[in-house]
Amino acid sequence: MARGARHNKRKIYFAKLHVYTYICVVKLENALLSTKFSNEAQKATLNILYTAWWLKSITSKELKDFDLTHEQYNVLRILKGKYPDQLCVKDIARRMIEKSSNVPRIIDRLEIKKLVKRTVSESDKRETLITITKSGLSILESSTSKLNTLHKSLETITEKEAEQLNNLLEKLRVNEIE
Amino acid sequence: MARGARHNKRKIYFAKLHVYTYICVVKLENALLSTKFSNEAQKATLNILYTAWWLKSITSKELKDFDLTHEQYNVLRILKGKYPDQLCVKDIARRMIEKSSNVPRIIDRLEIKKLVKRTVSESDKRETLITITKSGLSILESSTSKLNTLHKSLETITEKEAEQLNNLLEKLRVNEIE
DNA sequence: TTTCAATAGATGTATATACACATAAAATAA
DNA sequence: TTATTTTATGTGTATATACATCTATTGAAA
Repeated sequence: MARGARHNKRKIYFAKLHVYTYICVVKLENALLSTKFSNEAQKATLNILYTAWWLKSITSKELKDFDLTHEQYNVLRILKGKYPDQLCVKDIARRMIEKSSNVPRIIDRLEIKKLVKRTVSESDKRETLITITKSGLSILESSTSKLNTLHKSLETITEKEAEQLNNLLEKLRVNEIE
Repeated sequence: MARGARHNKRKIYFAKLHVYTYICVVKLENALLSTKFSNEAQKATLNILYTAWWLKSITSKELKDFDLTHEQYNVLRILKGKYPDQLCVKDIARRMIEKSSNVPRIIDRLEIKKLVKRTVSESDKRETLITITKSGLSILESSTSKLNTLHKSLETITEKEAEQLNNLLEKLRVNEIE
């Protein structure tokens, strides 16, 4: 049991299951209804996957108010990082969290909503340069402000613990490629 | 920089970018080509999302040999956990890592490949009971054995560190629902 | 018992992922 | 210069996610 146990009983909503219920959710055992983990490292991989899903789902819920998906938001954020410079599709792809994201198609959706603009690069006509529009910047600002509020509520770990968490994740990824 | 820095220069393959190249990948800064994190906690959320993507992608690569997706594997694993008992769709859904997974459709694909069987529950005709077939058990066994080898290479952190990682992730999720 | 709400699962739609392949342009080799 | 390879992007397909809605069944209330 150990730490965290006192936080276990909480009200949660299973979107897919259409049910609000008080159950134990914080411990991974409760989230997955399983106690069979071969070791702590294997449990950690499941814990990372589950936590990532959880982070994405609470973030997406906020972004819904702005008619943005998590990935569309990510592209806008990347574009703003270099604004007013433009970025080509490949440069955006390199900065995406999920490297296999299909950036041209995410750009399609953003372009329809007039949040970004495509232009062909003059120096290299293969490249498509993407510009975030005023409208894009504006929606990014308000959605970011909303997300910042959410992220504050996530500061349940200290700066030092977060640093430790970052180090552990990076240590886990040491064998990123053999 | 701190720890892990010595591991930074590695050969990696960007699936989408069709390119093998030696670059620094272990530190999140290098993976996302960004150094602008407002604090360690915010960096940790990105780090979790990126690590989850990385874990899924290396796992999926192994599962491809067995014509299984990460999610199909997960369903088979859940079914084996209760074997020879059957599980209904809702019970599988509750055990999924990603709670919004559309289980009936994952079952569809597994059924086509004859790895699972559907039967209507006698006691409650709304329920569909899922059984893993001999073929499903066999493919699960060989794929699990392949994944175990992969997971061994992931044991770059000690048991104690993994435990610490689990505790930090669970502490982060304390505000799982307000 | 009849009615109505809740539940289980299937299905439809939009978006995203994962990956193959097509096309055009640029870079390099012959 | 011409031919070949590489690069950048777009597109096609299968699967998955996120979420809404439909149907059948169950269970509970009137």
